Amino acid sequence: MNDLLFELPLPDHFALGACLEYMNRSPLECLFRSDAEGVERLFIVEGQAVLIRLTMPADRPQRLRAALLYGSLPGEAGLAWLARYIVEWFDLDRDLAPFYKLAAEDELLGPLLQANDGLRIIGIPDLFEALCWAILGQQVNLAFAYRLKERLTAKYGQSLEWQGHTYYSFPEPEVFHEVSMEELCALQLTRNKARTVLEVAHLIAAGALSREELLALPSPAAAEQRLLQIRGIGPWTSQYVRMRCLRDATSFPAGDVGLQNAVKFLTGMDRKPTPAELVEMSARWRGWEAYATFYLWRALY
DNA sequence: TTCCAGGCTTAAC
DNA sequence: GTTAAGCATGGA
Repeated sequence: MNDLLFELPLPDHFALGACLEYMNRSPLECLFRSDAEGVERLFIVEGQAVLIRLTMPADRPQRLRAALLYGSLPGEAGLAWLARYIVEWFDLDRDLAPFYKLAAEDELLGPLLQANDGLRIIGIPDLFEALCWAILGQQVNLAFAYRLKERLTAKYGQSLEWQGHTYYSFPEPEVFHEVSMEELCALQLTRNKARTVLEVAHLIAAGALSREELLALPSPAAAEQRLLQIRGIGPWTSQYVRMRCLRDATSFPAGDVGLQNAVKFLTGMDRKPTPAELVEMSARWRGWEAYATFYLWRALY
C-alpha cells in the first residue's frame, strides 16, 4: 500500500533535506523513522492506526507529499487533522524571509544558514508529548533523554509492526490515570520527572491544560506563566514548549546548556556565556530568537 | 572517580 | 529579587 493522501504546498526557505538532517540526528528517536528522502510516523487518527510517509515528490518539488503506508484511509476530518499536524510539525505557515535576511548578516548565524539552508524548527505539535520530552530532557544528556522517551513510549504508547520495523505513537495522557510514581521511576525517571509527567498527564486528561487554551492566552509570556505554575516546570521547560509546541518564534531558552555550548564554540570563548550574556546577545535576533536558537543548536552536531 | 548533561525546588540572604 | 545548595540519573 502506498496511497497518496494529500500534498501540501511548500513555502520559500523550506528544504525537506535540511529538516531530515536534523531529524536524523539521533538513532534513538522512537516517534518517527527518517532517512535522507523522507520520514515515517505512526498516527492515531479517529482511533485508527495510520502509518504515513512524507516525501518531496521529484515531479512536484514545491510540495510535501503524504502517503499512506498502512492503515485505513481517514475520513475528511481525519485528513484535515493530519494536514494540520504536518503544517505545525514543519512550521509551514511561517514566512522565514525576515529571519533569513537578518541571519545572513549575522556573524554566528550566517555560516549556519548556509549549512542548514531551508531548515525549519521541527515542532512537537502535541502538548503532552512536548511537555514530556522537555521534562525528560531536564538536566540529563540527550542520549539518556531519548532512552527515557523510548521506555515511556514502548510501555504506554501504541505500536505497529510494519515491514520489520516497530512504529510507536506517544501515549495519550489518559493512559496515566492509574500509573504510580514507582512505575515511572522503574523506567529510570527521577522522582521529580515522574511526578511532573504524572501531574501534566492528569491536568491535560482532566481538561485543565491544553494547547488551545495556552494559545488563546493574551500573550506567549502568559502561556509561559501558566506553565510555570506547574511544579516541576521551570523557565527552560516552559520556554522550550513555547518554542517547539506553541510555535512562538521569540522564545529564547537562555539557560539551555546546548545553546551556551554552541555560542561558546562558535565565538571561541574560553567559557560558556551566562544566560544574561545570551539574553543581551539575542537582542540582535529580536523576533526570531527561537529560530536563532534552533540554528545555533545545529552547530553542535 | 569526577564532571557534565538541551534543570527544578527549596531555603537563605 | 537573587543566589546557593541539594537533588538524581546515566555517559564519558
